Amino acid sequence: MMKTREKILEASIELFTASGYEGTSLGAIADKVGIKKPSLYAHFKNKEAIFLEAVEIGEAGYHDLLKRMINEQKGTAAHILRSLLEEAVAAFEEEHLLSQFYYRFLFFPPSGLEEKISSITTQGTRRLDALLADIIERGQEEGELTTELTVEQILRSYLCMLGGTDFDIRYYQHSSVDRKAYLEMIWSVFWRGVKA
Amino acid sequence: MMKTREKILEASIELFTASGYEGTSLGAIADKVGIKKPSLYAHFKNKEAIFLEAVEIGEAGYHDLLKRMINEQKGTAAHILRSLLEEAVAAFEEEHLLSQFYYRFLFFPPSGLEEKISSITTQGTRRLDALLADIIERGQEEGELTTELTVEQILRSYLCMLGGTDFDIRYYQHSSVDRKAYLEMIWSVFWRGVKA
DNA sequence: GTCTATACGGCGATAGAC
DNA sequence: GTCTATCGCCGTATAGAC
Repeated sequence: MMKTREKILEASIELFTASGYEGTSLGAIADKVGIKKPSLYAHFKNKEAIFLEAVEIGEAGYHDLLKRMINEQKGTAAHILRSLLEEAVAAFEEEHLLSQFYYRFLFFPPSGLEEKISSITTQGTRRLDALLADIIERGQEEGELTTELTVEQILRSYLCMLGGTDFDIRYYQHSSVDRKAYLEMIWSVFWRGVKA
Repeated sequence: MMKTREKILEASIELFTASGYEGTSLGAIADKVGIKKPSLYAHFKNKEAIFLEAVEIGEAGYHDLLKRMINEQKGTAAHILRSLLEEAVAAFEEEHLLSQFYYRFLFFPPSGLEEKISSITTQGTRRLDALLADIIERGQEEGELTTELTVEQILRSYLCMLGGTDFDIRYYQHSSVDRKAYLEMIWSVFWRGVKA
């Protein structure tokens, strides 16, 4: 059985993701949890405290998901980068709650909470960059990736491709573009750009 | 002298961009315009009507900006694509109101208005794709761009790079990454991938 | 077209009983 | 820890004078 406090946070993440900070009322959160509005105050000081703790949990979950994905990949650097792209995009589509929550409040934080949010999110990013940089470096050493480019060039391009793909998939979500074909197109150009 | 109606829309775009739909009150809009709250109802039926007309104006402005940029570029396809990337990113940074407004409500529309918004925004996208496809096709005919890739492959990769760059620049906005150096890194990998 | 006055509901938040 | 009751405020929206 889940504790009320956790249920509040879970419900909050869903509602904040769907309707934003100002668009989500404490009444809606209480309804979703199955308690009355004032009971929320037994667990949190106020709405802002609920939100900020939800952001912490969302941030940790998002970065853990990516970290686990990176560490699960086996094989050549090329294969790792290729399947990571595929899995990350698939995860963002299926388990899209986390990434939606994460990006919503990273890019469009509620007025007044900008700094508190960015201080939570900036921590996790660098660790992931370091993991990927290792993979790229190994790919260069083993002769799969060109050494005419620096590790940072390849890393930034890869991250740009990841971000752009996520971006485009949201953008074209109501269009006819097939995800598998789309990824193949994007990857083939990237791979021509970085292969040895 | 600007008409009140236009001033309302201009103020609305700024406030909606900064604080979202639910986070922007009619009182705040009226204050910014310099009138009293009930006077808004002489020009618009309700808040939703103000917002939807703001979205129409924002969409048109955003796509016009991009279209004008594309048409202004001269020279080889490579040069056009390169400087378009640079200009688009610069415009998104300086004149970032339009792109922020556009993406905020494309990706995170207020509850209940999802379909109305997407029906406004989907129109303009295809025209821009067609303009870029022409440039890419010409680049292939003139031997600058590889013919081992299809026009669509190159187009999607280019758009992914644009989207990813915009994404990353917001993402790393508080970090130390220099924009010029960043664009050079991204472009060099893309160019290796698509050159003949 | 703009104003003052006001209606009405929902909001975040608190008091206090159980 | 949860509830009922309630507070004060601010939200959208309307009525009606000028």
